Amino acid sequence: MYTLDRSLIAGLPPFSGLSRPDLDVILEKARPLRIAAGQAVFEQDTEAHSFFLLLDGHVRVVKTTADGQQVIMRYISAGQLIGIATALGRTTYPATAIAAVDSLALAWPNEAWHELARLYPAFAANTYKMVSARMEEAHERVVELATALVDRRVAHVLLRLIEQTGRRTEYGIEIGFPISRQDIADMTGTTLHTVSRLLTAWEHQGFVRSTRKRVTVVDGARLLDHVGRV
Amino acid sequence: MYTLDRSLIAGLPPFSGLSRPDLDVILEKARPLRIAAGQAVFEQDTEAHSFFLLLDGHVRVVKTTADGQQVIMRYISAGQLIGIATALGRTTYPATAIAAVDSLALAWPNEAWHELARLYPAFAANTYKMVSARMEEAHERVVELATALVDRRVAHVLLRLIEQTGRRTEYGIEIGFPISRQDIADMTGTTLHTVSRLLTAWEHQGFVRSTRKRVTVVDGARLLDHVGRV
DNA sequence: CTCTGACTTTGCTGCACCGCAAATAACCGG
DNA sequence: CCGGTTATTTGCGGTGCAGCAAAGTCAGAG
Repeated sequence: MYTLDRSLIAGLPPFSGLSRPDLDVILEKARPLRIAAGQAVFEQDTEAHSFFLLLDGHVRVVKTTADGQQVIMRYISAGQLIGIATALGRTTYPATAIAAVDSLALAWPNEAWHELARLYPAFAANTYKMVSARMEEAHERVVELATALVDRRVAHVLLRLIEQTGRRTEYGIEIGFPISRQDIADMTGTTLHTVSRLLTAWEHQGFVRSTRKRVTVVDGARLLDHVGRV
Repeated sequence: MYTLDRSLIAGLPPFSGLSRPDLDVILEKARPLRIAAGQAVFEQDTEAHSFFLLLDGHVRVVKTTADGQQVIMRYISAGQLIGIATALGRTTYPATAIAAVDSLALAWPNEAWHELARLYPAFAANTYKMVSARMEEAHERVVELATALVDRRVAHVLLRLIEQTGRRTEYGIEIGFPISRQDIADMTGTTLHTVSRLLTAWEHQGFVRSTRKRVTVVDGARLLDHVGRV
């Protein structure tokens, strides 16, 4: 077993503005959950029974279409809520969440949502602020998918990922979790073949470096400039 | 001058669950606003000074990219809020709103937002429910843009528009406001040429009818089936 | 250490769709 | 009713990118 570090959790965005006693009450209702890499936290179109706070690791949220095509909606990092279907007035999860690495989360039963939102308005407000931010992101993605060519979309995804999860390394900034060419393709509406071709071309030009499931951005500014020509 | 029909307004989604006296207080703070067809309600990246409730007409919400490409994010019909930048924690409008026909709206000064949200939790809740719904729509659009071919995207837009604004006519259901080929292209990430070709092809097959700025869906089911093959 | 399965690279072919151009066609103000 | 503007149609060539196929590479299990 282990004990949760409440002082770390208190600093996470969903709990900003909450008092320490209030936080304790909230955490009391949650149970810790370990998710092995590749395991699902929840699955698309199944009954939403819980919502989650990711404490450690990385989770990808994937939508699958009727004909089996996959689109990665987002990567969730530590400190973010996922599976808040109830807060959005849904009864089922709109997507599947899969751990990209071994991860740790807190899980609240769904019924806890309304109670917490009522008792702690700051918690509800933080959540809706996050929903607003995600809506804006989705809108920007719509614009990009509707107007930008593949190379630009892939470049922007790489830059967004290093901004959110990047780790400094010897050669540049590396994306903070394993990600395949197929994953990048599923984020940008293209194929793994095209992503592979782009990455090798960019590697020749010195913008990125990559190995199996690892991508490092060497020179983000020049990469941006390269795809930025109108 | 004219007087607002409060009993009609009381039935609109943003005010669901509010008492009549409460509604009167809320409406007290708004001023009516006429917008001529083609006129902007607000413009992208300008200071958000007000939020609006559309009472009559149709407004299109457009994002313009740095290199001048346009994407229509949505059409707003009577009864819906627009320009709620403040509620989303923004200080500027993320898009431009343009009246597709002569329209009528109510405008609240931005400062009213926080007051109303505090005094009337039902109003705030209704708004956040709507934001959630729009986020989901945006997600579905991302999936479609990332996976579906142009004909399917255009067909789905037509069907969505007749569902939201359709009027029965002699031949089928007509989209409830003037919309050009270019507009449809800007909603689906294609060009007016491609939209034109699709519409004429579908007209030959008896799925739709169209004239300048008017589109009628004759047989939505067969149109769906036509583009639905995997 | 080796085998096996997962991931990646790379060439080739085809096509969906864009971009340009130019000809109608419909509406609108005077 | 007419001239000018705006919207639509249609042809043609080019291309970005998908799809298929096959070889190469790496990681981890046993």
